[in-house]
Amino acid sequence: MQHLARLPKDVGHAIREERKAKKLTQKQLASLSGVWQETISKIETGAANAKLETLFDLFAALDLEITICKRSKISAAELEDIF
Amino acid sequence: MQHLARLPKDVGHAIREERKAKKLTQKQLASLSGVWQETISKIETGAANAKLETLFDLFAALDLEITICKRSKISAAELEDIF
DNA sequence: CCAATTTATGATTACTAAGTCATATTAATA
DNA sequence: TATTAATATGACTTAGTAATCATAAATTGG
Repeated sequence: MQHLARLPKDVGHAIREERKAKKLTQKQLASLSGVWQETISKIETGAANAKLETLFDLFAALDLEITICKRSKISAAELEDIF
Repeated sequence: MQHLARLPKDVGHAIREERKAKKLTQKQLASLSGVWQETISKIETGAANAKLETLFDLFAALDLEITICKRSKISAAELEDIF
């Protein structure tokens, strides 16, 4: 699954979905990533303007990476088919 | 051009390359994005642990977006050929 | 080379994220 | 529905980012 993010809150949504896809609780992800459960909650709900390092700690724990590229017209759904 | 980012500093590199590809100075990007030239410098050189909002301000000004997905084995170079 | 432009660095201030602990709210399940 | 587990929220402290101004260092173009 691939998540397009153009706004900060999109990142929180992606993290929540990936965490749930892996059947992890916030507390489990916290101990995997070193990021507090409370912080994860705020990031997932969009209540936080997280720092890059914090996000990458979460990405690493969830085995995620990001690609930065020109805004495309193709939808995220269509992109999925490529992968 | 597509930039894979697994570490915070990768994001700074990507921003710098995209800015240069668009032939913009840091000052020009600053006025486009609302982010200070000094801040852009720190982000590009990896000296800053930037906040999400700041990065998205820069992404928007550079017409970039990010996709979050599972870490792949395919290299960034190979990915380029698809796009 | 020199001058102009661009980028980096240093200091100060204001703001806010993250850690920390406690607890309230919500969701899941026995 | 009672109990437990999961998530959200609140307060406080610490630390570090971003804005801001000034200027140094590096780069570029003539």
